Amino acid sequence: MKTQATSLDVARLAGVSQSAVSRCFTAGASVSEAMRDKVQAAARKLGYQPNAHARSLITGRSRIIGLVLSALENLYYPAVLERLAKRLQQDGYHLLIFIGDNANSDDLVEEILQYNVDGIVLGATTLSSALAQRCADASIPVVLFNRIMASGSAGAVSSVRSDNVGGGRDIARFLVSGGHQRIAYIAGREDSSTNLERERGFREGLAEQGQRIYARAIGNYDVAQAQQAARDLFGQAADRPDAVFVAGDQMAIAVLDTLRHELGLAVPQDVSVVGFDNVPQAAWASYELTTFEQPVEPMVEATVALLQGYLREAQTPPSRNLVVPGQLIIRQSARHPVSRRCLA
Amino acid sequence: MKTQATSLDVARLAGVSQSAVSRCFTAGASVSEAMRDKVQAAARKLGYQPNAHARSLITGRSRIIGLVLSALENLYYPAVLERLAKRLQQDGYHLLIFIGDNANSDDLVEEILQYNVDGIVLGATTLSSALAQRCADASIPVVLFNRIMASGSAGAVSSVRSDNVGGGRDIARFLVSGGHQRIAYIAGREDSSTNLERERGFREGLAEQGQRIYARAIGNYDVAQAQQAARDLFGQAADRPDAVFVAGDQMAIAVLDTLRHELGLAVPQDVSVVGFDNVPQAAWASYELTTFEQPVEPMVEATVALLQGYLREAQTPPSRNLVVPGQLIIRQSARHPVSRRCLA
DNA sequence: GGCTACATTGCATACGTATGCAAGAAAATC
DNA sequence: GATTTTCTTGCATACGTATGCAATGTAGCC
Repeated sequence: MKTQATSLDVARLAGVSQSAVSRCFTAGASVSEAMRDKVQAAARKLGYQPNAHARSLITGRSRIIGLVLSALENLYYPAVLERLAKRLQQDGYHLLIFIGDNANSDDLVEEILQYNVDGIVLGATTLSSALAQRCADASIPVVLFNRIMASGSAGAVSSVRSDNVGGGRDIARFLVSGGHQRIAYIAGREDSSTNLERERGFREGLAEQGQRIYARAIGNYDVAQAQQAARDLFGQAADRPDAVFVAGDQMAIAVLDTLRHELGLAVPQDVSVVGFDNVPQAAWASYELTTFEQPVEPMVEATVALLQGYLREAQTPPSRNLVVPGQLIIRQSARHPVSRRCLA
Repeated sequence: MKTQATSLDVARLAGVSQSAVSRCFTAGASVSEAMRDKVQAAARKLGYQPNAHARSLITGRSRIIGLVLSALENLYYPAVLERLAKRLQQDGYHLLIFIGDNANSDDLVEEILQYNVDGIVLGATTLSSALAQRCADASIPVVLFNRIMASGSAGAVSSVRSDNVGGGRDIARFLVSGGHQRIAYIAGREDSSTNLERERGFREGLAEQGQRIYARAIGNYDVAQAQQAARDLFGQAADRPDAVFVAGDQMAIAVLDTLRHELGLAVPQDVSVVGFDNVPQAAWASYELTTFEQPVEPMVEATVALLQGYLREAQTPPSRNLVVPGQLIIRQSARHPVSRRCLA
């Protein structure tokens, strides 16, 4: 069992100093052609790779970004994870994964700090302001993905989110212009910023058209609870809603299945269903779910831009809260507005 | 901008030596009660967390496991990622993510080696034997997840996979006993071990019942290609297959949608569809896909057990190839055997 | 009390790298 | 050709921690 070759081994083999070897593996260092060739030959022969931990120790940069996720069950996150990892990889960064329920997130961030990460992306949970301060002290940028800071944003906590308010409003307008009269809402987690914003926009959009939420139930972003909500709202034939906006696609798909296969309703003839997220499954032929898109690519780009901005600046830059615009993806799970229906 | 507190800062504040602080944060070290209290108080006051990189540098262990994935589009992997991360986290390990297409995997492993990982899980690709040797030299255990070594297994390369052969056989038996006469197969990637094994078991199962594959097309584990394969196989009414085994659930769902919504066929009345993986979506009411389960939990456990085994042993242990048993999950996308059909 | 055994602590060093500094070599300028 | 400038290289040190070793203190035992 030999151990990994070190820069000193390479130096000895090439007959140069250790610092020379180091310089050959550091971008922008001053090395002659001859030296570079000698060293690279020796390095190749020994299979040398610089030790990231030693490097991190001395540079203070780990080129690691911590990613906190609660559960990947939400179908929206695998795509985000993949894009983010791939994008960061291009710049030589990598993701270190932390899975947390919403309770232990503070402990997790403590753990993350051990790795001297260059940044933290929180996709799972919100952040206590005490810990936000800790991160700011250590100059570690934090980006909240699709959530915003609960209490006043201390420290360098930024956020990236989709246009939840605008999306809710667009959905309201779309449903009203489709001629719906009794529009229901199935909420996500009541305390989540996504749910609050989507519901707010939705209410605003309804109000501006002279309507209000006809019935409401809580799904907590959970499939089983969403199905129960569907039963509660649509279980009785009399005066049941003729449309429902479900706060997330995952729940919306479950609701759609429940309406069709359990309650025997036709979608969109009997009832229109609209979701939020535009997960890949929303496009599947069995669902054709009309939904508001949270564009993965731009949100990932925004996240990386925020992180990079922090990495460049020496000073702690101001925290920024970016809102990425999305658009309504009109498919077949909701009745189209009258003008369009003629074409369909 | 203060920097993170170090063990020396804690030592000074507590009026003890740096080694004492280190011992307080090392499990199994000899420390008195009084010392521990003093140090912990000081550490808490400074918000001290031991630096994982410095620790790794000296112990030779990073408590990081490298995970290589190609694309998370395969719906089976998010669950694996989550389980694996959560399970390793319990033992103080964390996952570092590498996304690779199947071409650059060797480069990626080189990158991984920089982090001095304690293990590598390859969920994306196979491994060149040269690199396997590299890993063995560095005593880094490699576990291939759901794939096996292409060329002779040099070094400490183990693998965990589901019972692909047995699954293929069970599916063949199930379809034959359901009275199907013209059974088709839609393959995954032709060179993947999963596809080879599943097809082999499937052929064996058919053969033992006196049948053979009636028609065959290639889906390459790709949704669009699987849909095209479905069109090719089922486009003409005359003598079209009455059942199809699709080598993966992701493709199977796409095929099912194509059959129903594009070709106007009824499933399972006109044609039975069986998949492989048991992804969460297979259970959705719109699909009710009969499929062979690759049990996530046991496969993750096996993976962790292999890694742990390596971590414990000083010697490089022999490489092992584990096969985790699964079972046929019978739902409604395929006609049931006659004896059961009466009950249905 | 004298001895041994054991627990606790500090000192010093090592892990593998990057980088400031000075020295030397090479090139450029006059 | 002399001098200045630029480029290249090696030396030495620092990053933050774990751990062998020796030294000290404490308890146990007769």
